[in-house]
Amino acid sequence: MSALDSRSESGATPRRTRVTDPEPVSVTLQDVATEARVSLATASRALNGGSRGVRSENRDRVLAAAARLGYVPNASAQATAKGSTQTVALVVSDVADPYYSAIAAGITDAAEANGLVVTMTVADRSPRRELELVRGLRGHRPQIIVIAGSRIDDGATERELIDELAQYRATGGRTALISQPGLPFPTVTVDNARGAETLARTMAEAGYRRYAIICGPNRIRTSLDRCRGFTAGLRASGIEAEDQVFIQTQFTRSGGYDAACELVERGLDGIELIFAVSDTMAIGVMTALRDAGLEPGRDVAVAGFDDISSAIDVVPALTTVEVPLREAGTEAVRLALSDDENRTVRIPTTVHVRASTPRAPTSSPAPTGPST
Amino acid sequence: MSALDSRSESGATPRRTRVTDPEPVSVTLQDVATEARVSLATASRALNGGSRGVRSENRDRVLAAAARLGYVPNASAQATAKGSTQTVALVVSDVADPYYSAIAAGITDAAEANGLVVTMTVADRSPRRELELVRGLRGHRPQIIVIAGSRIDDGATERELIDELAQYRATGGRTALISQPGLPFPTVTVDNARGAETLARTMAEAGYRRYAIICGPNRIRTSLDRCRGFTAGLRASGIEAEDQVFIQTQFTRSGGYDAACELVERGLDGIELIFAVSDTMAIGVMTALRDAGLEPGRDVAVAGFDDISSAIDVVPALTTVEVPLREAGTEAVRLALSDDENRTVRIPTTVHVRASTPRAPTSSPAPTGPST
DNA sequence: CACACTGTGGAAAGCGATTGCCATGCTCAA
DNA sequence: TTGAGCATGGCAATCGCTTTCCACAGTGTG
Repeated sequence: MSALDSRSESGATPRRTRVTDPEPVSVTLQDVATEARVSLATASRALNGGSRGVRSENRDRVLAAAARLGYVPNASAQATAKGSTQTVALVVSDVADPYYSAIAAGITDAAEANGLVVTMTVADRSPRRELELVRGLRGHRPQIIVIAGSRIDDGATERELIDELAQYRATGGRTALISQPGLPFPTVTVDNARGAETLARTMAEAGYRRYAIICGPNRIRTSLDRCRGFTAGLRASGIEAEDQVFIQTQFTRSGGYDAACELVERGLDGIELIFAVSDTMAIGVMTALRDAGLEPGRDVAVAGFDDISSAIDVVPALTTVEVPLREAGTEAVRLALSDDENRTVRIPTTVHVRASTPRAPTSSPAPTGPST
Repeated sequence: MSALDSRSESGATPRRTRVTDPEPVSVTLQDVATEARVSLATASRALNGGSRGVRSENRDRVLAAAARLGYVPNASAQATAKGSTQTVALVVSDVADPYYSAIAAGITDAAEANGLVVTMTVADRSPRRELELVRGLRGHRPQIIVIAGSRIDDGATERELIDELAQYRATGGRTALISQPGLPFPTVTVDNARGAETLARTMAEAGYRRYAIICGPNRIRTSLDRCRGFTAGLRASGIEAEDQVFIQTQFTRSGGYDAACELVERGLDGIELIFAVSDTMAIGVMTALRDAGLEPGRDVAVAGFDDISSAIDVVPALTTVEVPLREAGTEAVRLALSDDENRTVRIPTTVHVRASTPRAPTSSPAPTGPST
C-alpha cells in the first residue's frame, strides 16, 4: 500500500497516458531509476553490484528507492537479457511418494545452497509424460534438469528422451539423472544390487535357509536390481535356488499384501524369511500375515528395502536397507554442476537389522561397502 | 560466431544439417521463420494460433520447420513479451513431510489441468524464510502463489508477508493460502477443530472418561486448533477438566515418544485414552508405550490426527482423523483462479475408528459434518 | 470502373532487464 | 598548464518473443 502511494508520487514519469490508471502495473527498474534520479543503467549496476562501480552516494539512493517502491526484479526479463535462468528443473515420478519427496528435499537443499530455485514437475510414472515434461522444461532454459525416477524399459520413448536431453546439453544445459546407470548422462544411482546382496548375506549368516522373494514388475529396474542382488547374495552364501520362491506383484503396499496372502494360501512350505523389494510392500506383507493369524518375526521373518520412516514404528520393527535419498538429491545437483562429463555416482546403502528378523543380531548398522 | 554465420547464411536454403555444431546456441523463432521462408511475425502467429489467421499453407510450413529444427519457445522471452507466465508458485514448509507432499500433489494435479507449471520452494518451517521466498517468487510473476503451511504466530513477519502478498495481488497476481483463516486472502483451511471435536465426542460416547492430550507448541495453529477442538468435544460430552491431562512437546514423532514416557513415569493415573495432535506423534506415543511394557489399545487407547498412510499399518491400527490434503491442494488452485475475493473454504475431515481405541465400534467412517 | 472491405504478410515497437561503448569530469604527474 | 589515466554515468544495442499497425492484394458492390 505504502509502495503504491509512493509510486504515484513519483508520477513525474507518466508510464501510461491515462492519469488515473486502474490497470495494475508492477514497479520496473525504470521506476526505480527515475525515483533515484539516475539512469536505467546505473540503477541496474547499483543493484547487481557487478565489477563495475557506482559511486556510493548513487548506489544508496538506488537501493533506497528500490526498497521504498518495493521493487522486485522481473526474473523473466533478467533471464532473456542474460540468456540463462537461476533455476533447476526437477522431474519426479510422484511427489506424494516419500521416496521422491526425500530426493526432492535433497535437491532443494543443494539448489538453495547454490542460489537456485527449484521448479518441480510430476511425470506420474509415465515415460511418455516424462518426455513431454522435459520438452516443455527446455523452454524455461533452466541451469539444470534433474530427472528422478526408476528407468522403465520402453525403447522408443527412451530414445526420444535421450535426444531431447542431448539437445538440451548441446545448448549448454546441465543434467543429472537419479536412476539406474545406462543413459549417456551424469547419473546418481542407488546401489540397490549391493544393498540387497549384503542384506541376503546377513540373513543367510543368521541362519535363514528358505526364502520367499516378493518383487514388482521386471520393467521397473529398481525392483529387478534388488531382486537380483538378493539372489546373488543368497547364492554366494550357498543357498540353493530350490530354497527360493519368487512372487511377482504390484510395486505397492497392496501388491505386498496380496503376494503374502497367496503365499499363506498355498502353504508357507517351510519358508523362513520373506524379502519384499520395498518397505511399503514389506509392510503390506506383515499386515497380511497378521490378518492370516501369523505373527511376523516369530512365525516368519520379514525384510524390506528403503528404510522409510515408519519401518521403525511397525511391530515388529522392520529389517531393511537404508537408502540415503536426500544425499542422492544433493549429489545429483553437485554432479550436474561439476564438469565431470558422464560420470556415474553410486550411493551406498546401509543394512539395518531389526526385530522382524529375530535370528540375526540386531547389530549396529554397517554400510554395504565402499561406493565405487 | 559460427552461430551468427549459419544464421545469416541460412537466408539461402535449409540450414546446414551438420551434426557437429561447435557453438551451443538454441533454435529461435527467427530460425524457424527463415527456415519456413516467412517473417518472424507470421511464424509466431502460426505457432500460437491466436485469432489472427495465417494461410494454411504457410502455417504448415512453419509447423514443419519448427518440428524439424526441434524448436522450443523460450518461456522467459514469452513471459517478458506477454507480461505473464504460465506458472503457479508453491511455498511449502517441508517437502519431505507427507503432509505437504500430499498437498503438493493436489496442487500439481490442478495446475496441470489448467496448463500451468508448478514451481515449488521450501520454507523450512521458518516464517522469515517464507517471506523471503514470496518476495523472490514475485519476481517470477507467477499466475498464482500458493502458500501451504500452518500459520506460526509471529507478528512482525506476518505483517510483512501480508504486505508482500497484497502488493503481488495489486499487480494482478492471484493467491491462495492453505492454513488457518485469518489472513486477508483466499484461504483453504482444514477443519481441524471440528475434526478433533467429532473425534472427542466419538471417544466419549464409547465410554472413555480420562484423557491425556499431547500437543505441540501453541505457536503452531494446527496443533492449537486440534487441541482446543478436542477439549471442546469432551466438554460437550460432559467430561470434566480434571479428567484431562495436557502435555506440550515437539510437534514430531520424538515429541510424542518423550511425552508418553513422561506420562508413564509419573504414573498413568487412570488415563484411558491418549490423544496426540498428529499421527506421527501418536505413533511415537505407541512405540514409547510398548517400550515401557504397555500394550497400546489394550492398556491404554491411542488416537491421532491426519490419517497418514502408515496409520493403518501400525499395530494396533490407529484411530485418527482423515484430512483430504490432496483435495485441499486442488481446492486452493480453484480458489485462487476463481474471482471469489477473500473467501475461506473449509475442508471437512473424517474420523476413522480403528483398533487402537477398542471400546469404540470400529465403524464405517463418518464425515465430521458439512463444511461451511 | 472506382471503392470500401476483408484477409493476410511484414516491419517495427514494445516487454524489462543487462551490458558494450563512449563521454565526461576529476585527479595526478610532468 | 596540460594531457594521460581512471572512475563513473548514460545512451543504445540486445535477448527472443508478441502484437500493433500499415501495406497490399483480391473480392463483391454501386
